[in-house]
Amino acid sequence: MKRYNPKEIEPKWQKYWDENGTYVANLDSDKPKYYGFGMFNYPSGAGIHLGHAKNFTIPDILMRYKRQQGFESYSPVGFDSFGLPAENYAIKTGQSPRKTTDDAIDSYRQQYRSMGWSMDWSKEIDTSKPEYYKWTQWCFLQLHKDGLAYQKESMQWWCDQCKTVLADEQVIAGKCWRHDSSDDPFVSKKSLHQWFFKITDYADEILEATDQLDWTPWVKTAQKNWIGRSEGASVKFKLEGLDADGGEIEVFTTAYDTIYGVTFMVLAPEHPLVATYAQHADNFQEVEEYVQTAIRKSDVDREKEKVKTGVPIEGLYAINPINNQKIPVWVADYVLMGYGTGAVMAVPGEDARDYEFAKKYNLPIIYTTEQQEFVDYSDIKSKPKNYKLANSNEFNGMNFSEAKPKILQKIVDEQIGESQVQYKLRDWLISRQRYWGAPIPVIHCSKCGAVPVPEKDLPVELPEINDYHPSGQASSPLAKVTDWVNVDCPECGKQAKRETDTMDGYVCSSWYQFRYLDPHNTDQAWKVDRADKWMPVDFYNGGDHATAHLLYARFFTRFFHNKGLVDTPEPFKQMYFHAKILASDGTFFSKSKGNGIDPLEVINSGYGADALRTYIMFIAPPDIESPWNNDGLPSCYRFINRVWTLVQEFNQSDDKENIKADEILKTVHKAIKKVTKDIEQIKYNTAVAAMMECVNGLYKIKETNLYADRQNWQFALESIVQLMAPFAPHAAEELWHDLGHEDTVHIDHWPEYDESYLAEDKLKLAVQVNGKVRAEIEVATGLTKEEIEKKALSQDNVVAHLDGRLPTKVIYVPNKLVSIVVK
RNA sequence: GGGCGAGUGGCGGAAUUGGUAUACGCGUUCGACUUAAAAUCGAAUGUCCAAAAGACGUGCGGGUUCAAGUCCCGCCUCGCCCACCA
Repeated sequence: MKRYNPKEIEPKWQKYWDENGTYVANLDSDKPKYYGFGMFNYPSGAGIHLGHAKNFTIPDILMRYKRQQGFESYSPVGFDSFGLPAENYAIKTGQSPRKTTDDAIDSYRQQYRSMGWSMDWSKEIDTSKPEYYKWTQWCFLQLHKDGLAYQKESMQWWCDQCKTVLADEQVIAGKCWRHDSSDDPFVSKKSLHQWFFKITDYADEILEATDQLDWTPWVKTAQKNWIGRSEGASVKFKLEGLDADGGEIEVFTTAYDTIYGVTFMVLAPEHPLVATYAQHADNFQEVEEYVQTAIRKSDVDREKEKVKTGVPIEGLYAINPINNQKIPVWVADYVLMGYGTGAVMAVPGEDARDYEFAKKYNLPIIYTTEQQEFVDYSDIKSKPKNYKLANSNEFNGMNFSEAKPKILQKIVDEQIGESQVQYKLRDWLISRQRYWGAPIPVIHCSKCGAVPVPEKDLPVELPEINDYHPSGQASSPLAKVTDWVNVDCPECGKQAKRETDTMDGYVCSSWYQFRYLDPHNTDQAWKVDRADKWMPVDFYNGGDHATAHLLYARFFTRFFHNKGLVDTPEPFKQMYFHAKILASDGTFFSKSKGNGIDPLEVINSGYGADALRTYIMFIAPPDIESPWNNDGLPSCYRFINRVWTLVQEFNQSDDKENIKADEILKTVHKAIKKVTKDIEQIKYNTAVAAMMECVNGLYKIKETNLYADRQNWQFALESIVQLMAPFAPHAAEELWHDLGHEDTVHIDHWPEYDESYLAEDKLKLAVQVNGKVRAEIEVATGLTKEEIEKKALSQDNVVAHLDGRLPTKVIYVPNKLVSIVVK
C-alpha cells in the first residue's frame, strides 16, 4: 500500500501547481472575485518563523476555500523590503542592501512555497524595486499636488540607534518601535526640517467610518483612540499685570461646563508666551530654570513623573471671561504643548490633575457641582454623570446635561470663545534620514523652493553607494553623493539639489493593496477599473501593526477614492487580527532566548507542511494566544494519515457488494456543514475537529461495512478530501488524484451538504428530576409530547427519585430533555 | 489610573447562545499486531468510592430559573491596549 510521505508529495504538487499556474488569478475573470492576504513582511536574513506561518496560513485557508467554491480567488504575494536592518547590515559589512535584500527574498520565496500557500507568484511585488517605488513616489506627488504633503521645521522624535526621526506612532512607551527592549534607550527630540502628510485632514472621515468596519473589535477601538477626537471649546482669557495688559491666552477645554470653577491657569513650559511675559516677572530666574529643565526632559520622562511640579509667573494674571475672576498663571510640565493650545484652564474642584496641583501649591478650589464632598483624587474621577451645577451663577441647580450646551452657547454669544474639535492624531512625519527607502521626489531650488520632480522623471532612483553611514548632522548617506544630489531645477533650470531624505517604510505599505492588482503596469500605478472591481480587500489578516499601518492605508485609500482612482473609500472590508503563538512555557518567542520554532525544520523533520498548517490552526482559535506544543504536532499528521489510509484501502478493497451504509452519508454531510460554517467564521480549530470526528466515524463504519457501499464511500472520501484541501493542500491533491480525478481539487471543488441526511430518526433525551439528570431515553422523532413525557416518567431511576410524589410540573424541551419538578 | 477581554480535566481547548459540561486532540493506562520496538488499530480516562448507586464539579461568594460555564449583583486573579490629551 502506498504510504503517506509528505517529503515526496509536497514538492511534487508544489511543482505541479507552479507549472500549471493553479493559483494564478485571472483578474479579468467573470467569476465573482475574492481578494485576501496577510500583511506582507520584511524579508530578514533569519528566514520565516511560526508567526509568518500563522500570518499567511490563516488567509490561505480562506482563499483556498473560496477558490474551491468557485470564486476567482486572488492571494497576492510581496515583500516590504525597504528598511533599516538591511541598511544597518550594510553599515557593518559594506554589503549593499540591494544584494542582501535580494538574497533574503530568494530564500523567502523558497520558504513560502514550502508552506504550500496558494500565492500568485506571477504578480509578486517588492517595494524596494524601482518598478514599485516609482509609484510610491507618484503617490507622494499626488498628495503634494493636493497640499497634503508639506514641509515644516519641528521637534521630532529621534532614535539614536536608527539615526533617524520617527513618527509619533512609531514611538512605543517612549522607545523606538524597532528598539523597544529594556536595555534600549528612550527616544529623544531633535528639531529638523521635515516632510509631513496631512493625515489630520482625514481624521474625521476615517473616524466616522470606523464603526461600520467588519474588523476585530479592539483594533477598531485602537484606531479610534489613536485619532482621539474630543469636542470642546476654545476660550480666550485676557491677561493682566507685568507688561501683559491687552494680551490674551487661548485655552482648549472639553469641560467648559466647569468654567466657573477655574482658579488658575497653567501653561506648558514650551508655550511661547511664557518667555514673552516671564522676563518681566520677579521670579524670572526660577521660571527660566524650570522651563529649561522641563524642555530637556523628554515627554516620556515628564509623563513618568508621579508628582506634579510647576512655578507661578509672579505678577501675571488671567481674567476668567465668564465671571471676570482674576486668577494666577502658572507654568507646569503636566501640560503638553503638543495638544490643544498648550494652555489649560485649571478647575481643581472637578479635575483630578488640577486638584493634585492645587493641593500641592495651596491654590484655591471651587466646586461647581452640588456634591462638594469630593476630597481626593479618586472621588473626583468617579464624579457622577448626572450631577447638578453649583457656584455657577445662573446655571446653579441645573443638570449637567442641560447646562453644558447652555454654557457653550453663552461662551459663543458673548464672543469669549467658540466650539472646537481637537484630535490627538498629528500629521504623519514621513522623512527618514536613511538610504534604504524611497527617495522623496523633490528638488530644492534656491529660487523656486521645493519643486516636485515631474512625473515623467520618475522614478528618482537610489544611486549605488559604498559608504552607508549617515552623513553628519542628521542627514541621509545620500547627502554625500554629490553627482546625484546636484541637479537642475525642473522649473527654472538653475542648479539645485535633490531632497536627500527617504520616505518612511509605512508609505510603501499604504498603497500596496492597489499595486497588487496591476503590478506590471508601467504607465500608471494601477488601472482604475481594476481597482473598482477588486477593491476593497475582502479579507486582510495581521498580527502586528494594529494602529499606524491600518490608519495610513485607510488615509491613502480615502485620498485615492476622493481622486476618483477607486470607487471604495475603505481598503479592507474584513480585517482579522490574530494572536501570537507562544513558546511552550507560555512566554513569547524571542531571538535572545533562542526558543523559536523553525517551520522549515518542522516540515523537513518529516511531518510536512500539511500537518504543520493543520496543527497551527488546530491548537486554538486563531485570535487566541496559545502555547506551541511539540507533542501535539503528530496529531494532525495522524489525521491526514488516517484519511490517506482510508483512500488507499478503499482503492485496493475488492468489496464490490454495494451494501448500503447510510450512516456514511450522515457522518459526511454533518462534517460538510460544520466545516463550511467554521471556515467562514475563521473557527479553524473546530473545523479540524469536525473533520477528525468525521474520519473517526468512517473508521467505525469501516469496521462493520468494510468498503462494501462503493458509491457512498467514493462520495465520502471525495468530500473529506475536498474539506481538508484548504488545510492540507498537498495530501488532498494526491488523494484527489488517487480517487480517480485528473483535474486539481483546488479549483471549483467544494462539497455541498444536504440537510435531509442530517435528520435523526431517533433522539436521545435527558430526563431530569429537579434539575438533575436521572435517566436517558431514546425516542422516535414522531412521538408526541405526551408520549415522551409518559416514557420519561416510567423510567426506573425517575420513579425512584420521585419516591411516590406527583410531579408538580413537567417541561419538555424538544430534541433536548424532559425536566420533571417535584416538591 | 482608564478601556477591553479572559479564568472550564494533568495540558491545548469544545459547548447549537439558558437545555445531558469537558467535543476534538495531547498525555496516561490497558489490549491487538510484532521475536521486540516503532508505526498502526481498538478500549478506558473530571474528582471521591472496589464497583454500582450517589455526591461533588466550569476562579470565589451570593441571586434569578424547572434548568446557569452561559444571565444579574459583589469580589479575586491574569492578559492586552491606552495612559497627565485638559
